[in-house]
Amino acid sequence: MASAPMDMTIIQGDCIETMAGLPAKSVDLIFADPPYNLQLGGDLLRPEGSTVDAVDDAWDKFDSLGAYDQFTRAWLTEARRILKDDGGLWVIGSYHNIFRVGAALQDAGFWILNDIVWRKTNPMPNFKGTRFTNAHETLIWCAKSEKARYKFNYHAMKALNDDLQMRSDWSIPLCTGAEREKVNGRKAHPTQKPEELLYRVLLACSEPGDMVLDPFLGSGTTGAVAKRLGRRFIGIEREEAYIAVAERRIAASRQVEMDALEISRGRRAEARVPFGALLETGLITPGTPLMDLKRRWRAQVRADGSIALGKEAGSIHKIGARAQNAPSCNGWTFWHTETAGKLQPIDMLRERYRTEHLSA
Amino acid sequence: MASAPMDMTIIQGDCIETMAGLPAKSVDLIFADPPYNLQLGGDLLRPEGSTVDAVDDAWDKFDSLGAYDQFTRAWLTEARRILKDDGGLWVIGSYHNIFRVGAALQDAGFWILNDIVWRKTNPMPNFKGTRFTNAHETLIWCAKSEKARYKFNYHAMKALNDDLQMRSDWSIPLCTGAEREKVNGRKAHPTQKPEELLYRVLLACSEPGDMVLDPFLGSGTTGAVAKRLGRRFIGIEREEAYIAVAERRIAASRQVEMDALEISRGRRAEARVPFGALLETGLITPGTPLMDLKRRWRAQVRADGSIALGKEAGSIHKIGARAQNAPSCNGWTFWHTETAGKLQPIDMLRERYRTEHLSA
DNA sequence: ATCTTAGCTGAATCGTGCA
DNA sequence: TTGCACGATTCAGCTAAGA
Repeated sequence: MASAPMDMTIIQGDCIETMAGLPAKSVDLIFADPPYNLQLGGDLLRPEGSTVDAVDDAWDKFDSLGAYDQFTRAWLTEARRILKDDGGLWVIGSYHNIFRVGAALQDAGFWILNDIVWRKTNPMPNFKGTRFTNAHETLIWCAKSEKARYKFNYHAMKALNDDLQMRSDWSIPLCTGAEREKVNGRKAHPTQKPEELLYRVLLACSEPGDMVLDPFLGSGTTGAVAKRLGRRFIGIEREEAYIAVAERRIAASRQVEMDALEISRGRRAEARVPFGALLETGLITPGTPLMDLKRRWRAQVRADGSIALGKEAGSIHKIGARAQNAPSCNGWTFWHTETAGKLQPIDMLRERYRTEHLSA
Repeated sequence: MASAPMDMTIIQGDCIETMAGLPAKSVDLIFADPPYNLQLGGDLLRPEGSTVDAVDDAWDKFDSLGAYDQFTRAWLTEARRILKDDGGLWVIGSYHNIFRVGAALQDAGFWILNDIVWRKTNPMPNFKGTRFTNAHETLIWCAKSEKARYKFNYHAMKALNDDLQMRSDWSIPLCTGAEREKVNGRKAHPTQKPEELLYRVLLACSEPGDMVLDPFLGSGTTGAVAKRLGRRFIGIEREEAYIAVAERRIAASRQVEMDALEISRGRRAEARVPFGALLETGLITPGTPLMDLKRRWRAQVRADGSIALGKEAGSIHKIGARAQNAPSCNGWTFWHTETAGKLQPIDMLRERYRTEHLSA
């Protein structure tokens, strides 16, 4: 129950102006669900405030696309400014707008990491039978630049998917039933996103305590899931009516207990153990023979933690690579010791070292 | 240059120049598989040490995003000119290029009708564990303009999908095995598309006798399927080696009787539900204790869908097996939640997930 | 002949930390 | 900034060889 009210902020206002007031490099993750209906002339204002004015069809369409692009570039510019260098940006859209958004964020220097398909299990049919049932929406996940580092909880995603790598297509139902926010019995927001979708995004690309921003808050799904997962949150929304819904909803959301927020981390997060530490603690002794699983090569442990194979000596990794004539090798899993005729990877010894010497 | 029947033509040359020589409004359907501009780095190694056979061909290299955009605008301009007013344009791509292509074709006046996701049933994994498995490609289907009429064989698509409307996500395997064109035992083209994909496109958006154009012919999949379905065809390809493959392939393709259409793939088996989906939907919450029927073991659910038993964490199946010291375990029936003193297998929650979220 | 298993491969923007 | 050592990391389907 760590999340204090101060960690969950909703700001009423225009998303571009509001983001302009936030400090640079202060946000870990941005999830954006921008408007995509290009025909809503009233929704699309030129930066100087004038309304898009239709002249004839062709001109109007060009002008609408251009105005939408300008709007997209403007909010992406602010998003980029307030995003930390290792932060992530997610945008969701449909074929009406996602190609323009994707091109604009590439132009702005963002580096696409994946496009994700939200495959709706229960989409609305195409009633007229004139096209394919539009059964998905597209999300783009990107880092701040080509070389930028970014957060990705690979093992948590794998755990969430029954120990198979999480794919770029996600089958998730539409937000319906009890989860759908209602006002006077009618849906409170036309495009409320399912919490399952945001749960996956936030679990994949942020950690507890991170600052998450949603510049197009709407009914507040991102805020509700951020609170549930112990993330800090800022939501920006222009419409007072939506803010009322989101505030009520986020207030009702409950953070899960902190120790349940633990996720699978994988070996990269574990303390590094030099092979030599096994010798220093007597878990392995100089002179011990090492061999690969098929006993094709046989090396010998030396007192300084190097191993010798024929005339060559070096680290468990280097000699493993040399033996196979491979560019690299994980010596921990390649080399084995033999006990009573059974082979055991030296990684088991590293495991023992960690529990016996590093646990406390 | 031309292959057997007069209406199957392959032209060697640059696609823009060649299209410029074709008459205006002469083509019913264009299927384009342009270079993706992948921008790959160095070699990529699989975990076991082998190297991924990457697309490193010169034809996929562009100096900049701007150069790629210019190329895209140029071929789209010619495509637009030679397309009949009620013709259709399909383009396939990945996140590397598809957003630029989509924006460019909207700018050129094309009207997007659907974006289609080719969901690969057997994609290459992400070997380094750095991103989501890139498991799909995207196709854009558009008409010549907003008001243009276009061809769509709605009932053929519905029949192909067990009398359900064809959706915008198509599950189709990669082109492998006997279908994959080989030269000297090696793949003839790095990006050969599966015939199932083109079959669906051509069946949906053209009729027998229509003129189909593929400006980036490659190994000739579009031509082979066009012939099979009794469509006329023009393919354009720059590389002589690919033309040789495509000519041989198209020559071997046989037109089918139109009533002998390939049977549609049945609906997939009952959807697999990852344990993590229960968390995403709130059917179970992080921190919930799980126990076996005899309450001998007690584990705790974590936010990523793994469960923790003592110091160990992993999938419901793995931890169930570990607890009993068994080689395997069905976690769905082994683990239970407790409500008012009564134990209930988590399989009941999976059942609820299926009825509440996957039924429609 | 039939079953099992090892091996290979597919449009891929595929690492981190310290000296 | 660059260089180098450490050592993390894979799914489905087909094919050919072995049992």
